[in-house]
Amino acid sequence: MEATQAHRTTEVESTKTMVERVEERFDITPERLISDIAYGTAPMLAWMVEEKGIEPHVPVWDKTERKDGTFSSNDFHWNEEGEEYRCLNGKPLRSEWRAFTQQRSRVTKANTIIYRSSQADCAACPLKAKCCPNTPNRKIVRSIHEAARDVARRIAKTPEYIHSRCERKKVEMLFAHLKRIMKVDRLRLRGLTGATDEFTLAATVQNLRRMAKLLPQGPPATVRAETLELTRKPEPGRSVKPRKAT
DNA sequence: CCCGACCTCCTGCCGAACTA
DNA sequence: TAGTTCGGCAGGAGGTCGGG
Repeated sequence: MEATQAHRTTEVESTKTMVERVEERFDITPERLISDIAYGTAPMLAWMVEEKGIEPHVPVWDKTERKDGTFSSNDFHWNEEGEEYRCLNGKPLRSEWRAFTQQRSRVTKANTIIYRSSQADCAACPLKAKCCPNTPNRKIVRSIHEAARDVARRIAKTPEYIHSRCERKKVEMLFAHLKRIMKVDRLRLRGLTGATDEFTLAATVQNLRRMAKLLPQGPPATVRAETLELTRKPEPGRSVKPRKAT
């Protein structure tokens, strides 16, 4: 468990901390990681797939689908060997149309590579109105982590992914239980260290509770009754009578 | 429950850079 | 010098999350 500020990017980053800490302390690396779409960003997926070899059972943060009836970038075919897209009319979208005298990396500040069709190809194309009605040519911005996004897209179509979604619910229920039943919806201790301490204690209690459930038999009834009275707060103005455990 | 803040991805625009 | 490509950026879409 890792406490962070209520800030999404920080929360997502803390996953790396937790995975690496477990790796370091127990020499265990997860085979797959199940989470919501907040973790489906390109850099996070790249970290899972390329750096850690973890299967991302995560929905991809993807907005390639167009709603105005024009072709989405999914309609373009990616040619890995040629490092180019091909449009539905068979024309290429390249990142390098010119041989620059000074070599360029082609990677933008946003860690993307821009692929464009030729203006001349588009001008003569019968599909232009369905492809790039508002611009002289078509542009596709491809993340440098697109390969990792493709891995997540492939996994999202498998039955294993559906199974993972169900398993995720079980984990989420523990947090829901912490918040609702154990009333850990607000922290008493201030600061990140306070939050860490409070959560560690809450998680310990929750684990002990689950361990107790796994015991074949509960402790003797008399002990349980005494424990009950020790932990019970007397109501004001009422005497507490010992109660028999059932 | 609704609203605003914040985040990522994507599109379209525009000036800079480059070539013929 | 004109035409084309390149890269950055603003802003929209759509999602999550916290606070009132």
